[in-house]
Parts: sequence; C-alpha cells; structure tokens
Amino acid sequence: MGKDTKERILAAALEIFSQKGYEGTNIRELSASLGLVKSGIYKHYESKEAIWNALLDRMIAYYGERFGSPEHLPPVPESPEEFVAMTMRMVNVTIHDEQIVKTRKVLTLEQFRDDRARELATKHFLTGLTKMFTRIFTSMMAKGLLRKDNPEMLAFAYTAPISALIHLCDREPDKTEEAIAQVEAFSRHFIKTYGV
Amino acid sequence: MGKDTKERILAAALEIFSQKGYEGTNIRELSASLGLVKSGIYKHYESKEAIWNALLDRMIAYYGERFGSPEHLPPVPESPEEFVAMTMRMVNVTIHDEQIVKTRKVLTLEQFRDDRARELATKHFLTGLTKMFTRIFTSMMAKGLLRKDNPEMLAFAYTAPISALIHLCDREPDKTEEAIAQVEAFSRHFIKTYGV
DNA sequence: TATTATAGTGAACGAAAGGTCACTTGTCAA
DNA sequence: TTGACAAGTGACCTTTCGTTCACTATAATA
Repeated sequence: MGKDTKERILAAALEIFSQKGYEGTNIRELSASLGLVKSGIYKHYESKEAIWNALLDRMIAYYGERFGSPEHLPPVPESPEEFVAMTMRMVNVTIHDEQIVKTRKVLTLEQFRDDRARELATKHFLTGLTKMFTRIFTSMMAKGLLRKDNPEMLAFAYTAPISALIHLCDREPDKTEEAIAQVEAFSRHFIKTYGV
Repeated sequence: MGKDTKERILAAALEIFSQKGYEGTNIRELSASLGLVKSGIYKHYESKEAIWNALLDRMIAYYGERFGSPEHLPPVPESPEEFVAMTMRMVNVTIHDEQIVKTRKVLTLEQFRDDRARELATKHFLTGLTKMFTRIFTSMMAKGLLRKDNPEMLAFAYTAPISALIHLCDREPDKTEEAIAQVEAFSRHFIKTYGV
C-alpha cells in the first residue's frame, strides 16, 4: 500500500500547519487530506507532537542541504545586470517554490512556541541570507564590482529589505507582482549605490 | 466591582494571544489570569471570537492614533548624529514597549488567519515605517542633509533592515542587546552612505 | 427601603480534540 | 500455501474546549 505514507503525512502536515498553525490543526483533517481515517496516522507517528518534530527535523535537514553549505552558492555575478538577474532568480524560486513558502509560514507561526522553530526562523529570515551574501559581496569586492566596504553590513542591508518583500508575498499573495517589481527596483538601486 | 473588566480582558487576551496565538488560547486560562472563573468572561464578551475582534479593533485604533497621523512625526534631525539618535530612540521604544511588542507578536501569529490582522501586519512591518521615513527623508533632502535620491526607496532601504532586527528581538529576546548595537551600526553606515 | 441592573459563580452541556484498541486487509517471505 | 507483519479501519475512551444557565452578591437608582 502507501509505502511512503510517512513522507506523505509530513507533506500534508506541512501544508496544513502552514495554513492553520500547529494548534489550529487536528489530526482528523490531516488524515482525511490523505484519504485515511485518523487512527491510521498513529501507525506511522505516535502523536501529533511526533509529527511536528519529524517535520521540523526534515525542515532543518532540508535547510542544511540546500542553503547550509557554501558549495550551493550561485556563481558570483560578473556585472550589475548579472547581479540583478541572480537576485531575481533567487527571489522567484523562494517565492514560488511551494515547499519553501510553506516552510516559511510554519516557522512564522511557530517561532514563539518551539525553540527549534525559533532558531530555524532566524536562519531563514535573517542570518542565512546575510551569510550567503557576505560571501558573494566579498567576491564582488575582490573583483572590483562593488565598492570596498564591510561586506557583512552590505549583505544585511541588501537581504533584509528583500526578505521583507518575501514576507509580504507570503502574507498577501495578491501583491506578489508588485513586490517582485520592488525587489528589482531595490536591487538596481543598491548596485547603483554600492557598485564601483 | 471591576468596572474596567472589559478593558482588562482585552489586555489579558493580548498577553496570552501574543504568546500562544488565538487557537492555542483557552478561555479558562484567560479568565484565570484575571482572577475570574471562565463563565465570567461571557458577561463582557459573547464569545472568544468577539474578544479577538474587539482586540483587533483596539489594535487598529491604537495604530491609527499613534502612527497613522503625520503630526506624530518626530522632529526632523539636523545632523547625522541626531538622525542616529532619533532612530535609536524609536527602536528602543518599539522594542521595550510591552504593548507594542505583544501587538507585533499577535499580528505575526494571526496574519494568515484573519484579514484585518493581515492588513495591520503589513502596516506595522512594512508600509507604515516606509511612509514615515519617506516624509523624514524628504525633509532631510530638502535641508541638504541627505543626498538627493528617491526618498521612498531610501525609506524602504532604511526601515526594512531595522524592522528585521526588531523581529529578531521579538523572536529571541536574548539577542536584544546585540540587535540594538546592530541597528546603531546600520544607522551610521546608512547615513555615511547617503549623507551629503 | 425596595428595586433593579450588573458582575461574578459553579455546575453542566455538547462538540471536538488527541489517543487507544481489537480487528480486518493486503503483501511478501518462508 | 501459509504465517507473519505492516497498513488501515471503526468504535470507543478521556480530556478539554467554548458556551449556557440558574443562581448569588453587589451597588446604584427610584
């Protein structure tokens, strides 16, 4: 039968938790969305909390794989246009990849309740982006594409506004187009300001 | 007896909702925190949802009073040092005023569930700050304190990173000191970059 | 003082929650 | 073919939830 039910449960949990939060979700609904009856879930996870913890495990692992290691850095841009293009590619992925969107929403909703969610939220929303762009900006400064400055500060100044617009898209999907345009405008403004 | 019980209920609701969210809160606990028995609440509000709506009414009204009108603008700074000082004053208030902190947390937790919370969240986290600093930067440009540039873009570029650090303080209060230092460093960097 | 509206109590209710368990079904190895 | 085990079912349990209601205490009003 469903051999991958355990994985499917996590996917369904991510879907529902990201909409209603952990407390707002009940297992009957979760099971039903998989075509099971609620007691079926307990063959795979011993409790609602166990599902939550497994989901967090997966989110943490996924983050580590995808964003944690330096080798997943995008190629360092060679021109202002490439810099803007790279930014837009990254933003488009992060805004349209359902898995990532749901992960951000869950972390937003559970950051005050669960310590691991708290920690991962800070990585997703702040420090992860800053670290990533610190590396990129360091390279760009070495290549003479960016004015010499504190790369960490620039990374923070660049990623935080973009992160705010990503959050806006999560909150108000209707404004996605507008937000993407604003990201692009901001990116151009940034590279005009700090580019050499 | 407690003539202001209705107000006290809203205060208690803000406290608990901001920690556990709407779904995670139960009326027994809410009543108990006021020294009442649960049924006492229903003499003042007809349902849990009514409490939520009244709380949102108050948050919306409070936001309008405090941040909505242009007359509450801080005096436009006359020097880079004053600009940094003004920023630090505002950030310290918004980070340490319990009412404001709890309001941000509630909006964070309920932004995907309630349309009014969604709208107010966007104001609190993004557009409100941008509008406010657009005015300030316009004046500063007129005074020759800031390089001529798109004031709205600068306002966005300035407030979004600060907003991210405020969120960090909400999420991880232990990092407050560090975050405040980072706000100050960012503020100085900003005024050095864009100041004339 | 008698009356009446208001605030608060405590027991109870139905619904929904998370979870258990004896049971059936389907799959595959021995 | 059979035995064993994992996957799924449906009835049921306990707890907790939001809410109701008959009642009491209080304090202001007529």
